[in-house]
Parts: sequence; C-alpha cells; structure tokens
Amino acid sequence: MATLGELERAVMDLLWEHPEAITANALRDLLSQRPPATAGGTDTKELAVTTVLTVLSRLEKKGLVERERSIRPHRYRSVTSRAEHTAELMLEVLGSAPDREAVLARFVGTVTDGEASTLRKLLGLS
Amino acid sequence: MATLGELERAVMDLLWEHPEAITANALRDLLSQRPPATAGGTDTKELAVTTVLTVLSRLEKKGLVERERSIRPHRYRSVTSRAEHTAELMLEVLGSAPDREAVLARFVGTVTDGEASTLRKLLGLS
DNA sequence: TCGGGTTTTCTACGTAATGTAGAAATCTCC
DNA sequence: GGAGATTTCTACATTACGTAGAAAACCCGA
Repeated sequence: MATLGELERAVMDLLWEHPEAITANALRDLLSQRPPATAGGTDTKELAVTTVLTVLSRLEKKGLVERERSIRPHRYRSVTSRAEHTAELMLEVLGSAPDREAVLARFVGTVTDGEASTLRKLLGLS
Repeated sequence: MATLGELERAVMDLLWEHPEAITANALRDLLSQRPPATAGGTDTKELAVTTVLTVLSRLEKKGLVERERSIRPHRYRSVTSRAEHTAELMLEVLGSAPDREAVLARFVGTVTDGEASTLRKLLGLS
C-alpha cells in the first residue's frame, strides 16, 4: 500500500461517503464544494474533469477504486470501506515492527477511555 | 509525520537497535553489512558518508533523530523508541478516521490470538 | 601556529509520486 | 455520420528521497 496524496485522499473520502458508485463529473462537483483543508480561504477550486479521472485511474491501479465500464459515464466506487482501509493501514504499520507487543502496549495506553472499553468489549467476545 | 524512504528506514532501524548514540561513519559501516531488503543479492553497497549524513540531517529535521554537537564526530540517536514511533504512526492513521470504533473493530479482528490476549491483559489492568 | 586529514554543510542531480490539465482518441445518440 | 460527451494519452511542475561531490569548518600533530 502507500500513503495517498491530498487530492487522492479527498477523492477517497468522498467515495467512502457515497456507497453508490458515482461518476467523475459528480466527484468533481463534490470536490469543488469542500474547502481544501490546507488553507482556510473561501477557496472553491474547480478542477478539470480530466484531473479527477487521472486521480481515479491511479487509485484504481492501486486497488483502492473500481469502476463499472459497462455503462458509459463510468461509475466509480471504493473497493473497501474507510474503516477497513484504515484498519489495514494500521496493521501494515504494526506489521513492520519486530516488537509488536510493545507497540500495542503504547497504543492502548494512548487510546481514549471510551475506545478502550470498546476494545474490551470486542476482545471479550472472542 | 510521514512515511520514510528505504534508506531513512534502514537508518532508523539501526538507530533503534543502538541505544547509545553513534557516529555517521559507524552507521555507514553497519549499513554496508545489512543486505538491502529489496533484492536478494549478496549486494553489500558501500554508501558515501555524506549520503548517510544527508539522511541523518533530514531525519533530524523531521524530529526523529537528534545529535550531540558538542563532541566532534557528532553522535546520532533516535528521539523515540521504535515501539513509540510505531504506536504514534498507528494513532496518526487512526486519528484521521471519523469512525474510529469501526476501525478498531476491524483491527482487533485481524490481530493474532496471542496479541489479542496481550491486548486483553493490557486493557484489564486499567 | 599552521597545514593536512576529518567532519560537516551546501549544492546538485536522477527518479518516482502526485497535482494538474490539454490533446487526442473513443463512444453514443440524434 | 457527426457533434458533444467521455475516456485515455501525454506532459509538465513540484516535492521527497537516494546519492554524492565540492566547499567550508574543524581539530590535532609537527
């Protein structure tokens, strides 16, 4: 896997919020509405559709997005949910550590109380 | 934070294995011993010391490494332990999710049994 | 003290990922 | 069959990283 760029991330966020597959044009419109997190301006950048399509192709190549080619304005959707993806990323980070248990110790020490009890619940079932 | 490059990662790994601060030259020697994980050749690349120094400077700028400037061959050491760093990375990934609990659910579902019990132990005490 | 070896900093270049989009090719419907 | 919509191809700018030479700074022995 890899880290996503800013625009790639924004696109994935939108796809995750939209379970139904959507077109590149729809995505471009949605992108123009959300302000860029980078600066605090009233900046509503209008991207070219080709830009969105390029990003979508790259995300597809990375396996994060798939599209329906049967219908003409292709519809795009994320392959996994955001939660899945995030969990995978966390596991990837954890996986590269030779001292996984030490990492987990630090990890649970920093998680909020509510989340700790969530974890307890989840672990109690198994 | 950010993801590290291959060489940056190798340097951090060595610094994490060496609690005592070490010199750039020592690092270069250590680097030449460990085979590059990329290919499986008997490749023992000898890097220039300036290369190692550049990487160390970049890691210092990123806040991952600090050095003693008082003595002349500067000694470098990692600011945090690998476990700390990894846990921070995991939290960073988790932090960007609006559905943290869902992520945690997926996460604990994928962790090994041994780690799950470790987590239970850690959470039981609190 | 001074000069040469050692160490560090500055500068630079190649590559790869990403943001961005025009030009060209493809498709679809009238 | 052609015009407008859609997708693909190609391209360029920027940034991060690997890599290291050139230059500057430093330190020790003669």
